[in-house]
Amino acid sequence: MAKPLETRARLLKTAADLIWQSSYHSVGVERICEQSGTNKGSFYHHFASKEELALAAIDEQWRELKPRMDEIFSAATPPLERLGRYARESLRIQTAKREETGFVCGCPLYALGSEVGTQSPQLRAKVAELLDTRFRYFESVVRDAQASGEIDVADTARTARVLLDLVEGALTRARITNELAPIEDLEQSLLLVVGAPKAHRVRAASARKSH
Amino acid sequence: MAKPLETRARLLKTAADLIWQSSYHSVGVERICEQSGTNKGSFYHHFASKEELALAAIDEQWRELKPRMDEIFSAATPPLERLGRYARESLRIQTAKREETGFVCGCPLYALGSEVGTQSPQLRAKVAELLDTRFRYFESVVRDAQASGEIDVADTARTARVLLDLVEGALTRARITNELAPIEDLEQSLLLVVGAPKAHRVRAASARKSH
DNA sequence: ACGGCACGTGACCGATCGGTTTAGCAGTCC
DNA sequence: GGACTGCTAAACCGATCGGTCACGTGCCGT
Repeated sequence: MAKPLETRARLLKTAADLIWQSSYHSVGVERICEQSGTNKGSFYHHFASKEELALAAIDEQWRELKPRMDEIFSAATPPLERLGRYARESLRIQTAKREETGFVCGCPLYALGSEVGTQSPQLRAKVAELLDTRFRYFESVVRDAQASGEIDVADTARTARVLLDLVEGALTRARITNELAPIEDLEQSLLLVVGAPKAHRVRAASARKSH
Repeated sequence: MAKPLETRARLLKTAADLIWQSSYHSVGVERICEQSGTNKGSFYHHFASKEELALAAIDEQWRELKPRMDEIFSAATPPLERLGRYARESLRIQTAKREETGFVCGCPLYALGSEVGTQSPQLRAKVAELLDTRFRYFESVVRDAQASGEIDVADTARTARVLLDLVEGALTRARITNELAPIEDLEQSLLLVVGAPKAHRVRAASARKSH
């Protein structure tokens, strides 16, 4: 008999992976079970429904990502550099996922939320909640950059919203076109939006190339 | 016996509507048929598969939308005003759809493309093609605005990309949160990105309120 | 040593999936 | 009037869907 928590963790990981790379409705409980080496009975011992599994899976996915986000958006890092790090980390993640699956998969939250938004209030609420958490990272970046004089924007909240919308729009476009280009462009695009001085933009670009 | 072309058209319209407001996988052929008052046999007389129906449906949806897009993005309209008109038309469409369904449904192309992108090469290609068409409207807006001196950007193509990514990101967020706010903010956000003079932004805002 | 309980197993359920088949109806050309 | 064509009607297909159930199995406290 496998360790109890191992089974649950395996199901969460497998579900998050499969749903991310295909979609919620096109991946059945059956397939999640066989891919993770579990029996259906065991599945329904740990989760009351497929929906509850998905809820737990994206929660767990965020729990795993959070430390990296905290580091990338560390207050010890200059605000605009945080954006660059975030863009590069996104590219890293997407590249890795593509190597594993053959597909650029975009943002798992947006893909799931967009698919089930009108059908599962619970999943929609959970996705919205996690997106709001993500928004706060961008909010603090813009506020810090404004306070330090690196940028000059009229409305920090709106600017942060624009940044996140842009990120998610680009990630989704990457998924739809199955191309990394939108994510490769992300750093420059983010800096363009906050109106960073041209010198900073060029510096960031050449720094990336020399890596 | 119903008119032959009417049946096909009814199926296309119903499919586009249902898939938009729920999702591709959660809408069955059965439901599309009963909702449009068609029999399954008739369905498979007109379409070889559900996938082919979806392909034809988004094509038809675009065929219907195109005249409005051409008018909104008319070269006779000042470039930045085109963005405003586009944002307001988007809000109008989303508001109408919400009244009909109770949900903010976002962009049908992005919702569909994001869902089936990794599973149906044909649908993904078609969505990507239509998105590229949409991109060209924004490209010409930015170029025209740059030529007339209304804005000053370093890279018109990138700026146009950012605008469209922002639009789609906001529309998808509207779908996920089931709120119109992201779309209500769209006009101001677009103008913020192209760095329109503050006077223009304020003018646009007050003009909208007074309507 | 034993009873309870957490967990795993795999057969099974009705419903629905996308898709097929056969028959029949309405018009139309000969 | 009969053959042909375009279309619709409705029963039907195997597969798969999310979910259930009865039953083992092994670990635990007592």
